[in-house]
Amino acid sequence: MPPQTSDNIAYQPDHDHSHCIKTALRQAQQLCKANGQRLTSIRELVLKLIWQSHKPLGAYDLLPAIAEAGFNSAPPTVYRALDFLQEQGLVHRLASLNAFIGCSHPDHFHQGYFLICQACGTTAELESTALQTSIQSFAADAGFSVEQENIEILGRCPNCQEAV
Amino acid sequence: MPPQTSDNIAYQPDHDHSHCIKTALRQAQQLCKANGQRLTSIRELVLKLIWQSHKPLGAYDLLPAIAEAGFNSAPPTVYRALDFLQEQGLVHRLASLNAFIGCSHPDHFHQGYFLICQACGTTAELESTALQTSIQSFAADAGFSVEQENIEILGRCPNCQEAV
DNA sequence: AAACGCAAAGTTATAATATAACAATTCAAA
DNA sequence: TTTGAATTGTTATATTATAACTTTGCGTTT
Repeated sequence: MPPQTSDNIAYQPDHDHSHCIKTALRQAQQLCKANGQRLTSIRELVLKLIWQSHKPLGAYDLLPAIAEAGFNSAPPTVYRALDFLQEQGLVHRLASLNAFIGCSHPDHFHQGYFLICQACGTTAELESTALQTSIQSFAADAGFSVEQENIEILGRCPNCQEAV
Repeated sequence: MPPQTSDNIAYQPDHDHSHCIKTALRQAQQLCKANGQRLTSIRELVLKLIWQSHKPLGAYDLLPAIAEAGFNSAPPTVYRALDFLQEQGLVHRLASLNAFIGCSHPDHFHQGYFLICQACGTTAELESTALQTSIQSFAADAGFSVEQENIEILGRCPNCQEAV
């Protein structure tokens, strides 16, 4: 099995994903506590559901599981939880997919750069100071001051290139 | 008046925008002719409407003007025209805004990199080989092969920084 | 422990964006 | 001038997201 890093783990089909989820939930609890925010049961459930997939999930994909868990499952329920989780930096929204994915590095503020596989849907969030620098200088050349970066790259992940 | 380039012209409030529109329509006609595609009157109208704004427009924003011009103005009409124009590389869709903008460089295939001002809405499409290289190497490091880049940077344009 | 106040969740309705499916029309080529 | 394919018209509906108001639950203050 190839080495796993936080950057390529999404591409390792046989990694221990229950471990990913547990880690994400533990980090979320710590982070919310530190920030005086309440990770309520709905919010925690939504975060868990999102983490159970390496593919981004739409808001409406989550509703059945929320209903099954005994919560109200009208759209505002899930959108509120998602809004909260985004504010805390625990999930990201992918505009090109209208979908959400768990943040891989919730411990610090950052811009997520996303690699979205059009074959299998698997999406990896990576950080890159080189790319960030490049974007900043690109914007600076135009006299533009950056507040938010929406970087979504679509193509084929390592696994799905082989499978052609 | 500062110098105008195709890259910063969107930020020049007093440029001759009717000239931009005319140029865009002429280019579109040539390009469609060259590719054996039909720039029908609806398609041309939609392109013109989009070019009349330096801010991205939603599909539904276009419907009233389409109705006024005497065409059927149900959603499929405008989405079909937009799909065609996107296929021809004449307009781009901005996923983070659910909106469309005229392509500044329709004469050749390229990835558009967008600077979206959150204050005034003005959006500039720029090209950058440096940024493209940076993105390619970012993806390559992850073993990912790029098919499409969705690069939308939000912040403040030069005009709106001054106006704080 | 009781009362208060606010954040969170429940609920109903609807807005905003986008597409499916089929019919009618138009255009260009044979 | 027929014919076939592309385009447009039309109706209906899917998908994504939010508004607005009510009720509940939780932590704090008394």
